[in-house]
Amino acid sequence: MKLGEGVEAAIHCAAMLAGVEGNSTMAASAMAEAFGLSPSYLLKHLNMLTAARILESVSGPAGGYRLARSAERISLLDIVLAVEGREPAFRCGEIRRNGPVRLDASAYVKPCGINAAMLKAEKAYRAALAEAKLSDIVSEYVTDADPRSVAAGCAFVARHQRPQKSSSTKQA
Amino acid sequence: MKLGEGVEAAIHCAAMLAGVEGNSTMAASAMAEAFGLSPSYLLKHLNMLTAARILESVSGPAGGYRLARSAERISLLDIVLAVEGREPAFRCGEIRRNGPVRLDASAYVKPCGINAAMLKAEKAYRAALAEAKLSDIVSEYVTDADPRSVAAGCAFVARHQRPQKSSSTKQA
DNA sequence: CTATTGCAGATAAACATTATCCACGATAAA
DNA sequence: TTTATCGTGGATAATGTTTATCTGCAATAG
Repeated sequence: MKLGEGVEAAIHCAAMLAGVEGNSTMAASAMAEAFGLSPSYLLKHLNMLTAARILESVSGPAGGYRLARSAERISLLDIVLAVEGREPAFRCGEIRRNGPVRLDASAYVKPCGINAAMLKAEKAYRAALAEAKLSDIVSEYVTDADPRSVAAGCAFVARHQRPQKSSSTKQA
Repeated sequence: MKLGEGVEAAIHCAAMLAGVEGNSTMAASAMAEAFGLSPSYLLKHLNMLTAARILESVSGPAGGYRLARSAERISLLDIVLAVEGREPAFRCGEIRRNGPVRLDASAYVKPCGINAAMLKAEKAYRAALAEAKLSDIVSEYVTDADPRSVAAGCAFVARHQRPQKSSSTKQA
């Protein structure tokens, strides 16, 4: 079982975007720089987040990304599913049917118990991720992490966030 | 997030082996046939299970595999970890350190909160899998599944299991 | 001795992930 | 209106992992 590296990038970016003020945005290039990531590839993941309506994007100069809703209403599950897809990790291939003894399909109406058990475990996984809000991640970071790191992070955000023309959607 | 197909094969094989009597064994080729799997590749997974001491193997003609302990003491977690490895799904690349602002390593002694949250979720996943015993899978199968399927499965096991020369380890 | 079976390693084929690039539409600022 | 910046989408390559096969070897029942 393995999660792609994009998950880590996506969560860090979302956490950073939680720090921008009002409806300001931050460019993808800034976030790529902040984490030492490939800018062109990071765009792919940010796009997934935008498609899932976790982020909003603004085109043009002074454009960039911002959270589409408050950090309290974004869970790690939202982000993980957006980046990794909503498919369960265990996919039942129904190999029990593939043997030389071919029974009628009616013999397999009951769902495979193995599949059920695996799905139940994944449900527990997702429930735990759903509990973890982006706002918790941020506030734990602010209280627990080394002050130098927090200061550097805040400075970076302050330096790179870009105010918008007022306009459009909802404002803080 | 994705689990390899080997997990499904491994669990089905283990469940089938739970049906063999005493210290009898079943050949890998028989199990491959039962599930329509590639025999040579299935061996790889069975080997993982043997290395993890979930299965025991017997060489030679009339050889094969059997459970290394009772089905009550084998959990789905045991099997998943044996086949997929013990690494957590989320691997923290510490990308928070990779930005242009290089802080001293002492600024990062506290573990990354994102990593902690992801690991916590995976802990819940593993706990759920640890609860699921192979014996539960088997007994639910026997009571819930279509009688035709159960009968066919039992017949297959009875036909392919092979008694051993008494000898060796522990007997039922 | 021989046939069957599991084991280890090399290797190939198929697929997924990671990464880069380019043409494009949007837009803020000059 | 022009220009430069930025996100979007698609094409494409580089890389790595999973899946699969094969071969030679050790074990062993008959």
